[in-house]
Formats: sequence, structure tokens, C-alpha cells
Amino acid sequence: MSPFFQRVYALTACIPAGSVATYGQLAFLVGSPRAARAVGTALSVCRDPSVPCHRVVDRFGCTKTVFDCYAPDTQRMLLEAEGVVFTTNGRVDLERCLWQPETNEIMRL
DNA sequence: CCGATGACCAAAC
DNA sequence: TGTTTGGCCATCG
Repeated sequence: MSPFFQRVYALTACIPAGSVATYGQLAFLVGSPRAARAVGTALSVCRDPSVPCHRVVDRFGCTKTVFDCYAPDTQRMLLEAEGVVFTTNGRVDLERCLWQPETNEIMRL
């Protein structure tokens, strides 16, 4: 596993229930602010259940992305069960639920 | 090394 | 956040 992937997974695992993170945000935290796309690639190949990949959405809070490991609507179900707020547009309310990482969580990388 | 690919992003229509 | 376009970064053949 490349160090890049490992950092992405480590950060994703730090996302608390009830919060979500965006690809760009994770990319910034792993040290490559422009690598949002690579972050998506990393999660796409991740089949590790210990990584809550359903808490990662695009920058508009869109959860329409499909996973090969989940049914199309499973992601939204899981998030709602964790307390994530959805808008009438069927997207995550980022203003309210976007993950705000602690400094120590960034330093552990 | 090079080109193609992708769960992205941002600017410009 | 409609669509199109160009760019980004890491991975893979």
C-alpha cells in the first residue's frame, strides 16, 4: 500500500460519526491540496470495512456516488443513521456536518 | 518514461 | 450546482 493511500485511509478513519469530509479536504490534509482526484482513486480501491468511506462526499455534499461495495442508497442511509443532516436537494448539509479535524489528528500523520 | 484512467475541482459559459 | 473544459495528482499497463 502506498503511503499516499495509507494517509487517506488513516484520515478517513478519523472522521467521527455524524460528520462528513470532502475529497479536496482530505487531499489538503494528506499534503497534496490538489490531489482530490487521487483521493477518490484511493477510496475507490478500498474495500476495507474499517474505513468509513461513506462519510466522504464531493464538495457539494453529493452522495450520489456509487460504490462497488454498497447499494446505491446505502451511503445516505448510513449517514442519516449517524445524524448527518440532508438538504431537500438530497445532499449533505456541509455547513452543518463538514468534518473539522483537530490539530492532533493532522499531526499524527 | 509515456499515455490512459478516475468516487475531483474550479472557472466559464 | 446545470453543462463543458481544462487542470490536478497518484496509479497502472
